[in-house]
Amino acid sequence: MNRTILIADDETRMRILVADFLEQAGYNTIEAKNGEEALSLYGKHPDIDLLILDVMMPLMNGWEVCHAIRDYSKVPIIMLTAKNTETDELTGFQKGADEYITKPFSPMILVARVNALIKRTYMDKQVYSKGLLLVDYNRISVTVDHVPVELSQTEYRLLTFFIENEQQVISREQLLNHIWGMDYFGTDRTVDTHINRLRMKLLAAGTYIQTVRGHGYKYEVK
Amino acid sequence: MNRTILIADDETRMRILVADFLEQAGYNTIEAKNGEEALSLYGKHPDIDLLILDVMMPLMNGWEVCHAIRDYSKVPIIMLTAKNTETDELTGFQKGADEYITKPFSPMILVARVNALIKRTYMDKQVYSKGLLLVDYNRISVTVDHVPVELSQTEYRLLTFFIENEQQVISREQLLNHIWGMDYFGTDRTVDTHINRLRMKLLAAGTYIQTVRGHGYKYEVK
DNA sequence: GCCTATTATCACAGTTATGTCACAACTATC
DNA sequence: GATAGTTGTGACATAACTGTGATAATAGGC
Repeated sequence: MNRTILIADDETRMRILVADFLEQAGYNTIEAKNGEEALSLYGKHPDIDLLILDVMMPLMNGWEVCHAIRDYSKVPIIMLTAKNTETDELTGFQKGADEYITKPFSPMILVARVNALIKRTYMDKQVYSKGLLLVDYNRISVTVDHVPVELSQTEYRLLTFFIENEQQVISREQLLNHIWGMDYFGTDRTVDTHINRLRMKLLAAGTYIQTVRGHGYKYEVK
Repeated sequence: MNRTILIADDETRMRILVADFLEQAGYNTIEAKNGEEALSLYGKHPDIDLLILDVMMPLMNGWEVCHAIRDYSKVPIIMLTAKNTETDELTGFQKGADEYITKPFSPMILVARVNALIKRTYMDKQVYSKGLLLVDYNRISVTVDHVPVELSQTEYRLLTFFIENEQQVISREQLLNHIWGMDYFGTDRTVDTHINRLRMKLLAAGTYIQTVRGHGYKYEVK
């Protein structure tokens, strides 16, 4: 799938240069010649995957555009800043961008940064999030209410199995089969203990794993 | 950010002259009065951004210093050579420098060349910095909390591979494949040992490499 | 409210994964 | 070919995880 990138710069030559390189790298591009146009275009094309904003632009400068978009979107933004020393100290307002590239820059660098940022943003999004719970399958990490939680392998597999079967009642036997293996002969107590440990570690989200008396357990976010 | 330049020349007058001009141009300078001192100073100050080496120096001549530094660093080097015709043909040994300036030269020329070289080198500067850790891909150097850290090749490759895959869990098998090669059959203990050595050398930043029990390791700056 | 079946909790010992160390083999350099 | 640095490996230590039975707590039926 080709990603689409909005390039906002008032210098036509620069815009075309950047657009050319990005298109050669396989991206679709949309150009804006001032801040207002950039904002308006992004509003009309919510499928834009990344924005490159020059700081110095008429009507609205890059920071203002960045700020306005950040109010409602987490789309990745790269700022093109002047090379002077002021860029070192970012004021409170001058935040919210994902990358900063100082002019002058080589087009190769720009493309490399864009590639990296796109990858970071879109490729690695295997994340489950519901209620207080967040599971990142790439990092094999779990957080509850933004607090990292360390799970053992069995606990992690239990949790992900529950998530895959949200709202379904799962018997201890099913769990023994899926988590421990078909040929494993564990006791119900084994399951109980691991469920217990998992609930403990999940803190407030522990209540998501409910006991269904006589049948097993059920994962449900209330 | 001000760049730092090391000037190595045995003639005090020349050293001061060059240093003055460079400082007026906004650089920090460090002076060495012979080759050995130059090499030692560069070792102690891995933040030096460019070296100017006179060829004719006591203890170690400029080429020897250049050669020694090139073994482990890609830092830009300007050689000051005598004006005789021999300099036209560079022998195999007389390589590795980025610029050659023949004496006598005008200070203006020197500053211009320095500016150009600095720009050329660091415009595409590839530096990774996060938390206590700083990796300079150009120099192939690593510092932790501003303290230079010496890594072996395997350790360096491990670290950079982790950085490229920040926050991702990487299995021992993946590491063996990427760092040691597809057809390599190492044991898990090999990986563990190198991870261990890397963590040790990274001092406080060693905790950035986390063990994910049952899966491998993960690089993450907390 | 009592009884019983079911589930929760706990401590402990067995198991497994990882950390650490020493050493010999290897490499590059002089 | 001597030297210092690097590397891979196995042995062992350490830490983390796991399963189990004993016991406590609980829910639901009566």
